[in-house]
Amino acid sequence: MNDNSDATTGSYRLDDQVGFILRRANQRHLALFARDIPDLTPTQFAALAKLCELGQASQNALGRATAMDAATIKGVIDRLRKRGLVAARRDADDARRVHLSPTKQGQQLYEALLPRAREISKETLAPLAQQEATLFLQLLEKLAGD
Amino acid sequence: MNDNSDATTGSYRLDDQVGFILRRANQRHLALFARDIPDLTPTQFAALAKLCELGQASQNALGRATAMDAATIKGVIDRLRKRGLVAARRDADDARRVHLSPTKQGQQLYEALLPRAREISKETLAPLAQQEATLFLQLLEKLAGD
DNA sequence: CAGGAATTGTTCGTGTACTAACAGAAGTTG
DNA sequence: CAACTTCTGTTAGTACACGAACAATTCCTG
Repeated sequence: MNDNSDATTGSYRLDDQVGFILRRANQRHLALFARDIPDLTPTQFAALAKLCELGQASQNALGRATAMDAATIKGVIDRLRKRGLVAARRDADDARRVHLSPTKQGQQLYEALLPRAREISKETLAPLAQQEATLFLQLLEKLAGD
Repeated sequence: MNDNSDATTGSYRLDDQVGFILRRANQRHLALFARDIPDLTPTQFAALAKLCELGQASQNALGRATAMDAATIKGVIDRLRKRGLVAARRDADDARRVHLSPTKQGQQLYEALLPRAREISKETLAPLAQQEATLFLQLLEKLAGD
C-alpha cells in the first residue's frame, strides 16, 4: 500500500517525474537535430515541412498545424522569409490573412534535408528496440493529446 | 518492404515524428503545470525541488542535477533569489563557487507545493492506463539518456 | 614551483514559447 | 443595418535554452 504510487502521498523525487524526464528527452532530441541539421532549428524545420506538406496556408493556420501560437509562428516565419525559404503575400479574399507558400528554394531545402530528418528520428529512438519504439510512439501520442 | 519504416526512404509526415510529438507532449505538461502552479515555472520548481533534496549545492552543480546549462541555471537562480526562496553565498573553500541553499521560505513553499506537483505528474499521465504509464516512463527514461 | 589545463560563474546574442493587450477585418444576430 | 463577437496578425514583456567568449580561480603535471 505504501508504494509511493499515490499522487498525494509518499516521496517525491524530481528525477522520477514525467515532466522532468520529458524535458530531458526533448533536450536530447534537440541536440541530435542541431548536430545533424545545424542551419535550421527544429521549429523552423517543422514550419517549413508542414508548409511543404500543405502547399500553402495562412500564418496562424500553419501555427496551429505545427503547435505554435500566433506570437511564436510569427517569429519563425519572419526568419524563414528573411532567408528566402517562405513567400508571403496578403490574401485576396480575406484582408486579414497572410498567405504563405514555400519558395522553390524552400521546397528544395526541405527535400534535401528529408534524409537527415529521417535519420534524426531514427537516432532519437535508437535507445529503444523496434517494438519498444512503436509502442512508445503510441503512448507518447496519447500523452500529447488532441 | 515498402512500409515507410526505413529511416532513409518512404514518406515523411511531420505529425508522426518523435521530436514533434515529444514537443507537443511537453507543451501539454507545461500547460498543466502553469494551471496548477501559476506562481512558479516548471524550471524554477525543478531547481528549488532539487536544491531541497540536496540541501545545498554550487550553482553549476545544481544546474547539472537539473539538466540546465550554466547560462540557464544562472537566470533561474537569480529569479529564485530575488523572491527569497534561495540563499547564495560565496564558497569559503573555493572562491569561484556560489554556495546555494533553500531559505526557510523556499523550503516551506516546496513542501506546500508537493501535493500539487504530484497531482501534475498524475494528470500528465492520465491518458494512459496504470500499466501503460509505468512502461512509458521506463521507455522515456531510456530515450532521455544518461 | 611554474605554466598549462580544467572548472566556475558571467555576459551576449539568438531563438523558441506563452500571456496580454491591441487594431483591423470578417462573421453573426437581433 | 448596427452591435456584438470572432478571427487575424502584431507588439511588448517575461522566461527558458544554448553556443560562444571571457575572467578568475583552482587543479594538475612536469
